Amino acid sequence: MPVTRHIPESTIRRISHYLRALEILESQEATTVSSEELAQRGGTTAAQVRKDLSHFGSFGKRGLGYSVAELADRLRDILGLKCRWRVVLVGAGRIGSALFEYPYFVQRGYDCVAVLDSDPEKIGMSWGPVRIRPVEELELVISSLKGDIVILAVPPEAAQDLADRAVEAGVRAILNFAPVQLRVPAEVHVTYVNLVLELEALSFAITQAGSRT
Amino acid sequence: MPVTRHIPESTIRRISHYLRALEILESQEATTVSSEELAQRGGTTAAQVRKDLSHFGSFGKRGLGYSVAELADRLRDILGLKCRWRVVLVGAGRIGSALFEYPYFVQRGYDCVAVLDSDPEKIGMSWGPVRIRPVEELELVISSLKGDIVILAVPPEAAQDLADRAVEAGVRAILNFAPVQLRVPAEVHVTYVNLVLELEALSFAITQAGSRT
DNA sequence: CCTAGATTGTGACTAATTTCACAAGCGACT
DNA sequence: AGTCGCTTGTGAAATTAGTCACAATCTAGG
Ligand SMILES: NC(=O)c1ccc[n+]([C@@H]2O[C@H](COP(=O)([O-])OP(=O)(O)OC[C@H]3O[C@@H](n4cnc5c(N)ncnc54)[C@H](O)[C@@H]3O)[C@@H](O)[C@H]2O)c1
Ligand SMILES: NC(=O)c1ccc[n+]([C@@H]2O[C@H](COP(=O)([O-])OP(=O)(O)OC[C@H]3O[C@@H](n4cnc5c(N)ncnc54)[C@H](O)[C@@H]3O)[C@@H](O)[C@H]2O)c1
Repeated sequence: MPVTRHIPESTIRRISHYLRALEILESQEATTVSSEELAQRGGTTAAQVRKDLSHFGSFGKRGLGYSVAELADRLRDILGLKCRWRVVLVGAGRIGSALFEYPYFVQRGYDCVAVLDSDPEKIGMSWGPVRIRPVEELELVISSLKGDIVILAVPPEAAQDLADRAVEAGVRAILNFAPVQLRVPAEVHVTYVNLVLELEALSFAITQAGSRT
Repeated sequence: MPVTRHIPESTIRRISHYLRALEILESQEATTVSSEELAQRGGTTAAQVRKDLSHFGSFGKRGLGYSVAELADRLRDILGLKCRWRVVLVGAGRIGSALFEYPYFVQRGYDCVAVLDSDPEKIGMSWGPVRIRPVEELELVISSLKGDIVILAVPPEAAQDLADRAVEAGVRAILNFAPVQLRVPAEVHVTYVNLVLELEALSFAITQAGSRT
């Protein structure tokens, strides 16, 4: 891999898409794929695919395309999917339980090592092999189970405080479902899932399209 | 509102954030706000806030800032939140039910007018006032209930087919939770929620940061 | 009425990202 | 070995997004 310069966020997103496309191709027992085909499946252009990949090295064979298995392997490496990640889930509500039961995360290397909540009715319940713990144990859980990633699926009022505590306990990555902007030190990475925002993007687009003259 | 040129997607996202910030300010009974303050709450810079707003007109008073109530009103207008949207939810599984029960959608103007599924065990069940219908009724529901937005919370294999049917029935906007890129005509708007992708962005970032020399 | 202090709106500049275009490289076939 | 068809990798060009700096303009207060 070449010297790691800054890689655009959008490139990473597309790399994820390419990997998913490659996995489908793998299951169909395709052995090679062209940038053109990857582009179609990933919803972009062939030139973009090649540019994205060129940030990390050159993995293809001219005249032939990319080896499906080899490229998939390289992309997993790039995305950090060669190891398993320990995820701590905070908030055992609707979103939390949907995530917990989603099998694809485990398949991709994300193991939910602990679930925490503040609701006395939920604490102590068992979700499969995992028992829901009181949220007071957050720091303990992160340090003792070596949590890498915290998922916040809690009400917006609670999110910042929990983020602070998680960061303090050493977590470097947070996935936040609460519709608030978290304030964290620069070395901590946060991604957001904000469903209302997605709907608003849609209603803006429809309104806009309709009112165009 | 000035002639509607192309507005960056990222501007729309930020506008959503500003609106959320303004609603919090409204509840705290603030009457005016500066671009600087909005920027802090929205996680961006003051210049960006002003640039974003300038795409749509000029809403502030120099020397004073923006009227909280007035700006919120204008942003709701821009985002198309002045009317109620009729949402058709396809897939009454884990994600579907979490969405259905989320009160903030209704508060923001998105009403779930129908829920559909293909599972005979689920069809006929009542979710509050809504009865789960067979997915065969998709076209009927969209046209008779005038659905504006379809949410796809179904397995990836089913998503493209359902999207095609929804588009055929006249839907102009789709929110897709299935991890596949949908192929739709250009006039149809699609947004994606892809949780695995968010986690992958995080594991990339952590891996990257660690290996930096 | 006039000045001081604050904050917007915007055009020029800078940075980032995407698209383009094509030389270079590979395999297959003769 | 030589040629042909195809596809990558990549610098350069074009486009798009974001930052900066400041004139314009508002309120408040004397
Ligand atoms: N449900 C949705 O469809 C949806 C959509 C968009 C955004 N969200 C956001 O996702 C977050 C979770 O939503 P949800 O629908 O799962 O909510 P929920 O109310 O179903 O679950 C929240 C859980 O967090 C727990 N909790 C509250 N305070 C806590 C604390 N301090 N520490 C630990 N746990 C705490 C609660 O006991 C509850 O179990 C919210 O911020 C919500 O705004 C949800
Ligand atoms: N649960 C998660 O945390 C999560 C995370 C990321 C992505 N997703 C994606 O979201 C989608 C939904 O996930 P889920 O966890 O809710 O799945 P789920 O299995 O709980 O629910 C899917 C629902 O869709 C229904 N369905 C299947 N085929 C259908 C069809 N042709 N027409 C109508 N309904 C049909 C099923 O009966 C089921 O009720 C999937 O594409 C999944 O990959 C889920």
